[in-house]
Amino acid sequence: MSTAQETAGGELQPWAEVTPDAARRLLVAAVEAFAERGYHATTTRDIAGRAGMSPAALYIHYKTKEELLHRISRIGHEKALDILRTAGGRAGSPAERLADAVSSFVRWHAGGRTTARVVQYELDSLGADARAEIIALRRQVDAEVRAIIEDGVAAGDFDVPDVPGTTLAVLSLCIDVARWFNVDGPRTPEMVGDLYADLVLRMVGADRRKRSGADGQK
Amino acid sequence: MSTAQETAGGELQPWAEVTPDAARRLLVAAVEAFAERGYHATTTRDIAGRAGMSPAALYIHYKTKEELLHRISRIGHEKALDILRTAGGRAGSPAERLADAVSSFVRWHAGGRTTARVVQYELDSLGADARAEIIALRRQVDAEVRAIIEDGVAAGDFDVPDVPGTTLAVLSLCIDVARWFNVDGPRTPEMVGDLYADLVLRMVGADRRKRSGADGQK
DNA sequence: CCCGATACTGAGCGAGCGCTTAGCATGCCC
DNA sequence: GGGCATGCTAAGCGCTCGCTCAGTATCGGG
Repeated sequence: MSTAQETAGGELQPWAEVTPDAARRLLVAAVEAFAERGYHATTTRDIAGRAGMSPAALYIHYKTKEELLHRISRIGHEKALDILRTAGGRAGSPAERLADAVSSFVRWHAGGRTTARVVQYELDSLGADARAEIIALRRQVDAEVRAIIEDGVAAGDFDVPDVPGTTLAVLSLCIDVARWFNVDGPRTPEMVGDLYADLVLRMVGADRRKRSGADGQK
Repeated sequence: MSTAQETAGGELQPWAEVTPDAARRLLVAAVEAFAERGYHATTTRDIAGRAGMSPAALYIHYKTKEELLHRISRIGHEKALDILRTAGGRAGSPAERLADAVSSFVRWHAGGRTTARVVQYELDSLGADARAEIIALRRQVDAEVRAIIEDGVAAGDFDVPDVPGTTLAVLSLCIDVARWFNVDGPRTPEMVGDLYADLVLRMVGADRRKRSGADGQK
């Protein structure tokens, strides 16, 4: 009970950077509550209660309820961007890099569905300034995926008539995993990641031989 | 001002079945408000105000705020199902029917983004009974798309290793259009519909000749 | 010309919201 | 061991929420 390595939902904690301990517990509680009920339907009393504290304790570590959402959203987007950059920057053919990027991005959305849901679907609840900051991060996410697709087109490996549109569709497909993925369902995050990597390679017209060789990593 | 054929957002009104007139005005106002701010962040005073009425007027036509969301969600899902059934039931090859279904489904999500947003993303705000009813409608939507894909596999036109997973991905891709589509953006609903029909045919492995012949309808 | 039904409004109730404040325990420096 | 940040709680403020209710304007039927 003292070492909180997992949430009640059972997912790994990427919140180690949040200190002190009480601030992290509040933030993790907020992620769970926002994911379950949505930002506006979550009360500060609920967040504090999940963290085992009184409602007033929240305001020692955060100025407002919105600051909690802002922090969650920024850290989450930075993590998502990091995942894509790592995959996109690795050696290998464009098809391998795209498959790697998609499968790890999808695994993050499925496995950390609680976090991903808040990050991807509560953006509108932020105020104008915070939203602008997050939108800038999203543009970097988009650029990362587009760069891989453009590499594949330039190398002649992909057949993509509309690169911006296809980039949008690929990201949309991955992000929406956070909406429908069910931890108790029949699919593991790894299975969805592999399935989606294959579907995306088909979308960009990577030929069959390249495709079957690219989705073999863990 | 008396004949309300369009909302403030400019989309066509599929709400003709809602009577009397005051009840429809309230429902249209609720759709706009829910789409802009979300269900929980919308107040009954806001809905009534948009419809040009006092807060109390809402409760003459609807028992609760939730009943409004329920009605919107049911009518919306029935419309979405109707679109898919029409496309899926037409004559033609599986590839043509799938392209037709996807492009019209996507056009509905993009063009009627206001409505589609509420229908697809406010499901969790419904109570248990209402949610169960809507989920049953969603299963019918899923079955409709899966049937077309199974037809294509049976006919040897499609190459789909995981039919349920691919069905899920195709629907997810279409539904998420309601989240990102921007009326002021560079793409019309028709353009997105055509792009997505092509991408989905690639996902199911319809061969190139069939693909280029299937997305030529309006 | 009055009647009841219908559609609506103005005022406001009880509840719960985000957030504040006064005060209490703890631990560290001197 | 006294002084004082630090981190927390109990209580509650001001406000807005979903919703209610008594009262009013309108109108078709007898």
